[in-house]
Amino acid sequence: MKKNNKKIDWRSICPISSSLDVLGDKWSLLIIRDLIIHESRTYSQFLESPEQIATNILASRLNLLSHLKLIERVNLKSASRNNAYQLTKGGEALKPIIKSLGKWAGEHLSEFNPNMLKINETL
Amino acid sequence: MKKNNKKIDWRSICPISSSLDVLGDKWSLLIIRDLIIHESRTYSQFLESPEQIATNILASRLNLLSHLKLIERVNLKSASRNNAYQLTKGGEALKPIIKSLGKWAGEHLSEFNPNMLKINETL
DNA sequence: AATCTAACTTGTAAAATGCAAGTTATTAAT
DNA sequence: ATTAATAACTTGCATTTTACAAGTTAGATT
Repeated sequence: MKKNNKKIDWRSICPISSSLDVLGDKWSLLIIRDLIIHESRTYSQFLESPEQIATNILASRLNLLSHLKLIERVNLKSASRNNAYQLTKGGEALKPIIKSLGKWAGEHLSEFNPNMLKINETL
Repeated sequence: MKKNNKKIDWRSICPISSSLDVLGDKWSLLIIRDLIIHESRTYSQFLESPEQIATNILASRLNLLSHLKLIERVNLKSASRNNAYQLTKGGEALKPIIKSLGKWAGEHLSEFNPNMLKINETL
């Protein structure tokens, strides 16, 4: 039997806190970012991103994001090989938030990460 | 000599990734949230929030956020006792992003955290 | 001057992450 | 049809981060 370990620890009834209960880590929003930029991505394409996520972390995050219905397979019925992921409506709704985060970073973190690219408002 | 361990590991030149390099965890944005709601907070007031952050984590996050100039002491010159923290301009700039996150959670996570409060657009 | 307590720090256990290697099931090649 | 190649994971273990309890310190209060 496949392990489907998706019990989420909700720390409070606060929606901001709840958003961080699921997205508050260094990788989940980068997966969403890749799907914003590329529309769809396979497991091995995610591994090509410059931040170099570990394979086990990628697999567990893809699972969690799928369970939360923020991403889904392009081909809902077929096998996983060459079956890329894409954003659902819920995932798409994160687009403006992630773009704002990028804009914010360009405006307030370049002092600390001088190599960082500046982003325009439309990504 | 006080340990001032603030070397940040920038994983890439991507601004979205860079924002997560500093804010991508379960606690940093909750500290910002508390300062959005209350204007200013002392160390022990942060500990009263329902999510129950550990004291060592709180101290290290307050340090990092101060170093990044996202928060500062209300009294820049006086000692730390009863000297609350508040948002800087850079921290204030996160307000709309955090509000959007709360709104997003209310719309897309209530299925998974049924106790979660719905938030109105103006927090 | 003595006491109190807010603001931390420290030590250690538990959990999450990172890394290398291994497994499995499609797809492609012969 | 059989074999080979490889995408999509999984596993085991080392390292790092987080969590919890307890201790320390210096400025405020009595």
